[in-house]
Amino acid sequence: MAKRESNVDRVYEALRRMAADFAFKPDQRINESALSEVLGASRTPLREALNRLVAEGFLTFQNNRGFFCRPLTPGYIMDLYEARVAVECEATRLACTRAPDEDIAALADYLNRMEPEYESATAPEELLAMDESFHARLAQLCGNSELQRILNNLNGRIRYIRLIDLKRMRDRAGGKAPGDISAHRQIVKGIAARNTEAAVAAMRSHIEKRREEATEAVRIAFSQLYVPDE
Amino acid sequence: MAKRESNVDRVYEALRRMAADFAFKPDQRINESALSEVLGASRTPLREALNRLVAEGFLTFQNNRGFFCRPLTPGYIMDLYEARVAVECEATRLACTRAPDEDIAALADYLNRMEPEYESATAPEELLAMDESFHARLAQLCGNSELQRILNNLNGRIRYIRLIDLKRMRDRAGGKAPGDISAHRQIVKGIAARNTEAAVAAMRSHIEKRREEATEAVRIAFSQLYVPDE
DNA sequence: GAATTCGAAACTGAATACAGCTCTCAGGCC
DNA sequence: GGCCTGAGAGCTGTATTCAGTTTCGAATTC
Repeated sequence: MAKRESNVDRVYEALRRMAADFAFKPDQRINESALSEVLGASRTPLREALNRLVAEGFLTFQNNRGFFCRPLTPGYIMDLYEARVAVECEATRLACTRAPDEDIAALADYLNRMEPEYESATAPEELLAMDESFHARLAQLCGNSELQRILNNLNGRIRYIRLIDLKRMRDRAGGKAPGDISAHRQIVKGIAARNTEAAVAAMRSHIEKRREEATEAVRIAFSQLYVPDE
Repeated sequence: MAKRESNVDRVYEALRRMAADFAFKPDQRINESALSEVLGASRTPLREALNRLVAEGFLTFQNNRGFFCRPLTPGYIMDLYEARVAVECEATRLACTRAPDEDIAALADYLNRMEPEYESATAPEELLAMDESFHARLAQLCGNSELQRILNNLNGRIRYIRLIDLKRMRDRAGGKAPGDISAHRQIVKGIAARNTEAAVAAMRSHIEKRREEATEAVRIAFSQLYVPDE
């Protein structure tokens, strides 16, 4: 019955994606029976996966009332962006201090190789994937798996809003989403020069620029989530 | 059957405490049936609680092999301390920027009121509780609930080692554990003066001072955990 | 004596069953 | 009309059950 890849893991992955994409509307109550049918598993593994997601902040839980989607408010999103600043700036600082030269060079290389894709990509999903990938690699540089873990969690919860933000930028710029590759370059440059203050400042301003748009992005998110269709 | 206070919550709290105190030895496999009897609940709610703790990093999980206690290594503890630096320094920075004067004053007040207790306390457990309480209050000042959440999680996982560190300091100082109250005062002073750089620097050095002893503390932890009996 | 294989015991994985709580809505009351 | 009430349906909480996997030791072989 139990296979190599557990049912809970499969259910968990599916649910994490659904929660990240707000397939459940903010504050929506989650019906376990219905969901277990959709996912093709019984309530027992489903509830185990739901409990993990509660611990990760994707869902909330009320006794005898069950699981709910996390709320979506500007304040919540701002908090997530600020937490990202905390984690990524410290990761940058640590990378400046102790990342091996060759790993830094590899990251710079990665940026160079990705540039064509970055410049040609139009789909916000692609851009976001590349952006997240860069930030994840940078976090790897610092060699601290806790910071990586926290960042991964924050990114999952903020992804939906970042996607909206990218779409918004694309629409404003007239069909072309602006890659942040120059900002990324500046950060890597700072790290390569072991110039901690410069690298951290670049990272901070890079993230905070997006944070300022959180309120507007949440407004758009709501209109997308609750407009009847399309 | 289901009461006001759920069984899962009760089991979860008990397990969190056990995991924090390394009632399970590092890497030890956890027997669900035995544990469910000890805790007076069936395996279903137990597993739900265990899953939460996996998501929080207190335990690990392997398919078809069950739950294990998290490992305990110097590197892991250093990572936790570094993550604390990230979170608490940013919390300090935000507090400097936007905490209301009266809240800062309240924290300073709290420090004054606690001073006698701080000076007279000898039990490391008490000292640690007061120290954690101060840091939690400071994190509240920044008004970011994500940073508070992350800090709470990190503190839970690092507590055991911090306790050992305090005991070690007490033993060295000859029966009296040194309160860090002066360091705390300096941080609050920086915040009250809205001197961001000073406050953050004070916080950073306050935490990093402890981090440097992590390796030694882990060594002691191991000897305590594996010595036959006291 | 060491390595290997096989089988039983112990354990985990997941479905099911049912008890108890919550929510809804019809009906009665003010 | 608005508000309370209570029964019923639906949902959650948890124990139990059994299938499938891992583990461990004894018997066997080299």
